Amino acid sequence: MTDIHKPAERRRLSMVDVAAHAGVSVGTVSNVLNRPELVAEPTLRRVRASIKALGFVPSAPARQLRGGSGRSVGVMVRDIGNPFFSEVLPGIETRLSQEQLLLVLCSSSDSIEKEAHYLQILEQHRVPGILITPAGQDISHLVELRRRGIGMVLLDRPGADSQLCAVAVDNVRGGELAGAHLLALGHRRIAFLNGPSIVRQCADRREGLVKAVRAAGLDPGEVITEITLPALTPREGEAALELLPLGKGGPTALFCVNDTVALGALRGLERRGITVPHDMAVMGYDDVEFAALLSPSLTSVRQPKHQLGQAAAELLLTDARGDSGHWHQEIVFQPELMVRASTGA
Amino acid sequence: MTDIHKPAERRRLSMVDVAAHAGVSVGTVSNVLNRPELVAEPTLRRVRASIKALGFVPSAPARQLRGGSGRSVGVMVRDIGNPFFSEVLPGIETRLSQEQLLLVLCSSSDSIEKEAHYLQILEQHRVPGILITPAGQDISHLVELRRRGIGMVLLDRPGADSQLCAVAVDNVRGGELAGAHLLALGHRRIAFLNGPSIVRQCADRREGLVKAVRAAGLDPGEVITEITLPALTPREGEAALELLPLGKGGPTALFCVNDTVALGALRGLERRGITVPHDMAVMGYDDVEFAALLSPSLTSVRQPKHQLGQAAAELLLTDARGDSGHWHQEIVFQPELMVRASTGA
DNA sequence: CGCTGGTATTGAAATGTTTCAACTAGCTTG
DNA sequence: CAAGCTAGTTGAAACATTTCAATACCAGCG
Repeated sequence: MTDIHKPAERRRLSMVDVAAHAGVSVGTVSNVLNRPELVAEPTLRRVRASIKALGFVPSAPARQLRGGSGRSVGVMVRDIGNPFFSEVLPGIETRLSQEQLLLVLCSSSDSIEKEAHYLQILEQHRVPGILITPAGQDISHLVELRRRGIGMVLLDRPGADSQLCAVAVDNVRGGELAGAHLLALGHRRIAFLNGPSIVRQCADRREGLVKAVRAAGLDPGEVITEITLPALTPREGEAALELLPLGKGGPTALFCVNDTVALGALRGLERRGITVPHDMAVMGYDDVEFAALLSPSLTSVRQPKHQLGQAAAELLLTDARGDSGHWHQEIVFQPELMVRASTGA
Repeated sequence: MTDIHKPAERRRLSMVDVAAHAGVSVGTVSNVLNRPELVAEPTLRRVRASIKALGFVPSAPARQLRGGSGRSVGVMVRDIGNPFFSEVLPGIETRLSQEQLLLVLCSSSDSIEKEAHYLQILEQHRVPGILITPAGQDISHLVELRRRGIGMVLLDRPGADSQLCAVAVDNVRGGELAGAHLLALGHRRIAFLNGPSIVRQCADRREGLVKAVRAAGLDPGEVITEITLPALTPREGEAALELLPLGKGGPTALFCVNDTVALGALRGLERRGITVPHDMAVMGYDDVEFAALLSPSLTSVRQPKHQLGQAAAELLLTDARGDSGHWHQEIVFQPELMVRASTGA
């Protein structure tokens, strides 16, 4: 037994080993890797052969130590499980992978502490930039990080006072589109299943809806019945129906702040034998992937999620590069109304 | 103009600066950070004060250079957009964040080249481990990486010949559950909308279905009509209906390999005026979040996605730690049948 | 007073790169 | 043939940490 010993703890290979194997100096190996045009053809071949033969893999940390900031950017979302983010992420990934950047995914789970902790680790890692949907209202800590040289772009939230770059969709306009659509169909009593108004997106969509009603020369107070849900889930969407007078004189249309909420509402209406869109028109928001596939298919307000992600990544790239001439840019996308069966196409 | 000059390119602070500020050596600063119990109380306070005052943030790359492998693990999925992965990811994230590990998200987009490229970068970054749903059949490159000291766990795929750790759900059993359910309801002509059989999951579910039919003493060749879809999307699911004899003598039940496919099938059936479940029973697989919310609600086979992610992360942790005594462990979860309206509850 | 043991701190080596000034060898040119 | 040029290569410093042997100081003890 005693003569069985572990295989000698092989030290990881470094450029020194490659240099020795190829009979050149480390500087040359580095040149082969980074500026091959400086190296003579035969040497180039020899060194590359050695790299292959030994299975050498350069160390990113060592590179970064010398070179400054690294090649992975942070992406902080509030909840990875949310389908909205899963549809935004591909856009981000696409753009980042083009730049050979790694995507470090952090989920704050809506906790300020967790967010702060992740931010700290990201700073330690010397990431060149961070893409974030902040958990809280206050973004001063983000401005501070930006000041310390980390690129920073707000995702799906307007950049308060243009202190930071931001990418968002115009939620007021989206609410307006939805409202105008329902009014054009003749609805005069609209129930609005909204989320808590501290959530910026909810407040904005509401504002848009009100605007549309006013533009039609009507009184928002009479037309809109707003119900505030504690959470934006199907369950809450269904439960909210309890609070509505569903018979004669009740609302003829339902605007849900979210497709997920709309899902629950649809289910609840079906249970009660209320047919959509005949007895009640229903609208959602976000146009998530399955919205078009429900029966009845759901009228919704589309957000260009893939583009949103791509634009955010793009903006982060320029912010992280620190090009002077670049200041707090804000990109606002326009939402698009998708009319489908649930409002009577 | 000429007297306006950039603020002197502030060099990032290092432990040297902190040491100078606190009047101690760098070694002591390092001790304060890593082994505070070795440092005398007053010194500790003084150094900590300096760190705070200067706003010093230690450099992860430098740490890693000295210390060996880093604190971020790679997670490679085939497609971030896939709702299946978005439901697995939270499980992974939860576990990793407990260990203070960063999650580096890579999407191979089903391209072997892109996967290889990402793997290369991850190796350069000296990640301690990688969680991966491989794009291709061949996993020898993964075994090789494992041999070079990178923890490796297969996600949602059995570890071929136990060469690697793996976490998966028993797809054969899942197919069997689905088949048995439909047979118990009296269906004797079942259409199976499957994906390409090179995809392991598809082949396994098929095997389960066949097994169930045999177990009922019937001939799979007669009972099952299999249609192979080029891609697992709603569009293809709907298109597949064209290939089925839908009238009298045609199948009375539809087993879709995927909820997404089932979605398309449901839509197609509705268009054709075929009512579910009366004229045709429909089943999906995965039990994604909205399956229960479709109308009719979709019978499906649930996979414990959150647990799957958590278990995978757990396994990766032990594999990466390189505890000897740990070899190619394989965790297989059991799927669960969720009976709903689409098969006539 | 010299030793021992213990605690707190230090200084320097080591980690794996990149970069750059300096050097060499081989040519061309006047 | 000396001087100058070019292309290719080298060696060492720098990057920010960790670790560890060495040192300094002090108290207690024989």
